[in-house]
Amino acid sequence: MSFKKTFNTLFRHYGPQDWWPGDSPFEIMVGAVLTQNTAWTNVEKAIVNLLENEALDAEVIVATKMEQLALWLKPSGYFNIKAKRLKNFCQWYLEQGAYEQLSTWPTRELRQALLSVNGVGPETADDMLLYAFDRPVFVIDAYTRRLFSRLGLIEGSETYEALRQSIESGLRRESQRLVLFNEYHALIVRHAKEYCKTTPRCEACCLNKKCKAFRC
DNA sequence: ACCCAGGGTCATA
DNA sequence: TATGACCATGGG
Repeated sequence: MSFKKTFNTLFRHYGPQDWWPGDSPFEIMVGAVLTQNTAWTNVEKAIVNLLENEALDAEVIVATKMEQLALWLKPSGYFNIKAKRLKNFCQWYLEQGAYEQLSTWPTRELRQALLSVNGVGPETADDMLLYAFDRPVFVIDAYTRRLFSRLGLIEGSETYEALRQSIESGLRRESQRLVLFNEYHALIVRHAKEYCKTTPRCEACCLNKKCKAFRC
């Protein structure tokens, strides 16, 4: 079993996922903040609220009062904290010259800069790098950690950065790493949504050969 | 009535 | 560096 074989199994089973669900890089970045520890169905409702109020825009968000923004974000949970994080992020985003400027930065520096924004942690930053900026970084979320540790590919308690290095180097020989990383994270989330609804009680939910139909 | 979700920050030891 | 509290809605 390897990271690559696991990917092949998932891809064979589910096919291309066409991620991230969002129509623009900015929408993807907003979604990345809003989905922190939150079900995507709730995030969608918040994004619809922003769209209906013509507020899916960095300048509008910065100009919007905290109470108003929190009201729109309400369905996504943690709405007070997310209102702060979103305004904070948008402020920084505009200061740096928005997407046009940021997209010219080298990946390493862009990542460091994203991480320096309050409210943007490692996974949120990597979501943005991979799905909004098309950079080949491997995103690690709770599902990824759970799946790989059940498969015995990782120990499970590694730091985010250690895991990322280990997984990315495990796939170093792959051409098309951007496409691979894009699909891989999406496939893991798809698999989790489809078969892991009862986790963490479902101990056998994995890609083991014994687990033929991807069942728990 | 619980459990959990595509995390991150901050205070403490 | 490593835990723990906290944030909060909506679906199962």
